[in-house]
Amino acid sequence: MLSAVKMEGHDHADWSGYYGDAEGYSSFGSLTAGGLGMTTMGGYMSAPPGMSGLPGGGGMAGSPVNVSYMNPGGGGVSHHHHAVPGMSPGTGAMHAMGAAAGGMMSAGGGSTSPLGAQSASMNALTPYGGVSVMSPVYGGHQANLGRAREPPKSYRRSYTHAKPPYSYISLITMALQQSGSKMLTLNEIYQWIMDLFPFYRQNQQRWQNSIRHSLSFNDCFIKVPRSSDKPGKGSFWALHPDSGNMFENGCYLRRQKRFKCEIKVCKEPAAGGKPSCEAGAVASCTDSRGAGTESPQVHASPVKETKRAAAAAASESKPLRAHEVSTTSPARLPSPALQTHQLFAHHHHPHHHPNHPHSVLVHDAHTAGQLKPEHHPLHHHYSFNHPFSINNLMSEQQSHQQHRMDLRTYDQVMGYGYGSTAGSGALCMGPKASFDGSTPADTSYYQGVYSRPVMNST
DNA sequence: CTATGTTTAAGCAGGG
DNA sequence: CCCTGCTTAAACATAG
Repeated sequence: MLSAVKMEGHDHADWSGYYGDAEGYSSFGSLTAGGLGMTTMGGYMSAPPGMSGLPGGGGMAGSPVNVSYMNPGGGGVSHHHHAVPGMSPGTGAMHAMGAAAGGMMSAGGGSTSPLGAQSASMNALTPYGGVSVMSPVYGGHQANLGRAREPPKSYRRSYTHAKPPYSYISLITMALQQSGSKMLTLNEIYQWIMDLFPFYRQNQQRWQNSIRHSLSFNDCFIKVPRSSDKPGKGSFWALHPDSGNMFENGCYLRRQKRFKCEIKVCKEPAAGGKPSCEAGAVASCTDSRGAGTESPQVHASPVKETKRAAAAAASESKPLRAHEVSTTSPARLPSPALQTHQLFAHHHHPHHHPNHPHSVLVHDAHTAGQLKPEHHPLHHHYSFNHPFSINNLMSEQQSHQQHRMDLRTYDQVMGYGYGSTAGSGALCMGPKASFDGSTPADTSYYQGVYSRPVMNST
């Protein structure tokens, strides 16, 4: 069915319409444009709008989102109660923006200091910030439909129904990145996603299966065993330290290349001692596309061994069982800092030209080692920020988290993305959503939602 | 049992 | 056309 995300550009018109009516969502008004907005767009704009031409309407520049969605108190607030400490709704105030201003703060937190991450970083306190706490959003309009599907067909479904333009991997990554501890349990990941994207309040079985699959299947995610103190069901999931900026382009639509790690860490005993493990275990992580990068130093961190080892090739090798990281304590996360910045910080590298692929690596010296410099052949222009960049989300989100007030959900955030018809959408994607109408089956599911990042090259 | 995790496999789309 | 990334579906396996 639907394949990945893809949405080709198109009629924004339609979308605009949606918005118009959108029930409610309309409020994009204020927003924080500042930081992110700019950021984001900045680079992007340049991009040729191949797509549909963006109308300029709204102004991308700043328009963002905002919204006030929250209903404090009320009702719907947390449906889930997981551990989050949530605060109570209402609190706040709105300062949310501050953060934005900083512009990526995001990174900030994490990057700053590793540990800091936890402590310092923004509030991060909980493993998952408190996002969940609020999720009012959806409440309003769609909420009722709590159920999923219904035949909406109509357009007016707001974007809420629209599938977010992020791949599951992106979503997971975002969730992980934004969490204070940089690691989350499966369930927390689910919650984060649902809180932020109403779309995922539907058909949970379906997408959650996909999430699980993504976690297990992709080497970029590692399982961190729960320390004893926290009882609970599954383990924590974190980003592989070397996964680097998988979405360096800032666009979480599709990774340039997949992070693959060959190493097999044979955890100690190598349970069963599978031949596959090489003692030395050098970790070479590569991306699929091109050359692999070997990481010289893998942090001590135990990398998960290759999940599907040779998958295609050698069929016989059986998977070792040791996936988990030997982490001892969660405390030691896989360098949070590292990833963090990689992801968030958009390196400022001015986009390297496609021609110079290598240029980049240099920039990030720090990360240099591990990141994979590769540079995708593909990414032509996209550079760092993207409308869909998590930065946008994150920023906003974080801010909210911090303040825990209104979290803006995807809609909101995206508001400018899509919504604005204007522009932003155009930048990265063209909205097309077919949501709905088309799918007989489910509803809002629209197949593709994303558009490609600016690449219109083709 | 259910929540988690792993895997395999099919199909689609983007891109070279 | 082929390779790669992603999404789904599903069968299993395991842990709480």
